[in-house]
Amino acid sequence: MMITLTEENYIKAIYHLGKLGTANVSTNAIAKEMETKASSVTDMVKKLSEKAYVDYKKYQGVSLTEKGKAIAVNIVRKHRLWEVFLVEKLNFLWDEVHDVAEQLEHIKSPKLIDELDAFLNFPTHDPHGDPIPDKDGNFSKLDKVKLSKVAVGETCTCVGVEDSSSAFLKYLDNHKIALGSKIEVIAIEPFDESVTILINASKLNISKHVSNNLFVRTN
Amino acid sequence: MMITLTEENYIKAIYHLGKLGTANVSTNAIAKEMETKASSVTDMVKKLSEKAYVDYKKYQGVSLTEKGKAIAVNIVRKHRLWEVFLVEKLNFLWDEVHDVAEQLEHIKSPKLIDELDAFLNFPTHDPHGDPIPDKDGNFSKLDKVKLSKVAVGETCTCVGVEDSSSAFLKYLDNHKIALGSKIEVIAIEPFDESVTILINASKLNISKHVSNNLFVRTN
DNA sequence: AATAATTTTTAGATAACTCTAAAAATATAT
DNA sequence: ATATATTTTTAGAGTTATCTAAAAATTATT
Ligand SMILES: [Mn+2]
Ligand SMILES: [Mn+2]
Ligand SMILES: [Mn+2]
Ligand SMILES: [Mn+2]
Repeated sequence: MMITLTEENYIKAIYHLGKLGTANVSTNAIAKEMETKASSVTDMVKKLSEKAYVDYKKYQGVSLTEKGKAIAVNIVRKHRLWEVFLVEKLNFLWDEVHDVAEQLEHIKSPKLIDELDAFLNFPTHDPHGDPIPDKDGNFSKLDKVKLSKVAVGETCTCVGVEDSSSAFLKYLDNHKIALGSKIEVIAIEPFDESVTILINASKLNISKHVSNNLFVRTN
Repeated sequence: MMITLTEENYIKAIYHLGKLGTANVSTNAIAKEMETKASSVTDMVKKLSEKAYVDYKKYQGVSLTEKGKAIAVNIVRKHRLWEVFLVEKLNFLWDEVHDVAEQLEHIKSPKLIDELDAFLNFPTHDPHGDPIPDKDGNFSKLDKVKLSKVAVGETCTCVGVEDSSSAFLKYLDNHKIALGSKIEVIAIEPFDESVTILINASKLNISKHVSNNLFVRTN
């Protein structure tokens, strides 16, 4: 009847994995994402199917039903709003919020999340640049592109990260690259595809990995 | 090794029950408080004893160890700080906060609760007038007394509630009785011990039950 | 002090979630 | 197409927390 914390985490994992492609989400992919065993996933997926959160046929992987998707989007909404709260109000750094948000996203209160949303002035994006769905589950579209796709000579604004690992975020901090930073692409090294950029009025060379994990909006 | 949510709830229940008297807390009392069965309590109490959160001897009830008490006080701290947050920042009424705080009190983050404390300006009391322990577990003392103990002619300030049920709190709201309200005791009816008070510049008669569940500070 | 009533503990089961190891199905390679 | 490799599912078992029913201990009553 009532949805458990574990079920919510599975639904969220299936949601995120489902966005990566068009095919059904495989048992192994879920197992990897959840750091659990494939046999455990099979058991849970059967239960989620019984509860109509996913469509499942043996050996064919799963996909979220509308009911399941609505739950996933609401969890994502809560996760990202809490991340904003932690950074904006409680002095957390953007690499410190994820684990706490993982817990807070499961708090159940009809009123809490909408009041939090209002308290934060209805933010559209979280500290990593990821969009926050509104009450009805609608995402604000923002056409962002990877910095690695920006041509030499173009100017752009940093709006998000693909990789939100602490290691990557700390690298960005150390080099004063933040959401909102203006970046001009000066040169792309043909050899290793590293990119020389102009940021904060100084030149910086970043690796392909970095340029490939930074989202920007071209002006 | 790690403490579970259920263990935390048992420890908190034992803490609250332990404050009511000097004797050990009985299995049945815990069962009633937790809305569970005595046999379940016995099982859990054994586990808590193994983990050194409580002292327990068969048939003799339990009491918290120092380790257990520290955990209980920290949960109380979190519960009450979250209640302040909900009322002060998210427009919750004082009768709406308890269930959400019951969930939020289990969020584990070294940084979160201390930042929240600072964000709220280190409040000493929650929306029901209950004291909030500081980081080190120390409670701010406030000598409050039940309104039913105040003599005729005396003036006092409402500082807390004994009963924090939604029904009682809504009654207080309806009669404009809030924390901080100035109250003068006009008369005590010998027959039913109802009390006539002067509050907000008008007279009001309240039952013994009400006067017995309102804490005041005499000026 | 013996009996009755109450409280507490044990015994045995169940539900949710997990695991390892083995079997079955599917996908890949020859 | 057949054999091989990989993926997925099943079978069986362990853990945590719960329950009912029965046994044991404690407390209250006569
Ligand atoms: Mn996150
Ligand atoms: Mn994020
Ligand atoms: Mn409360
Ligand atoms: Mn309270």
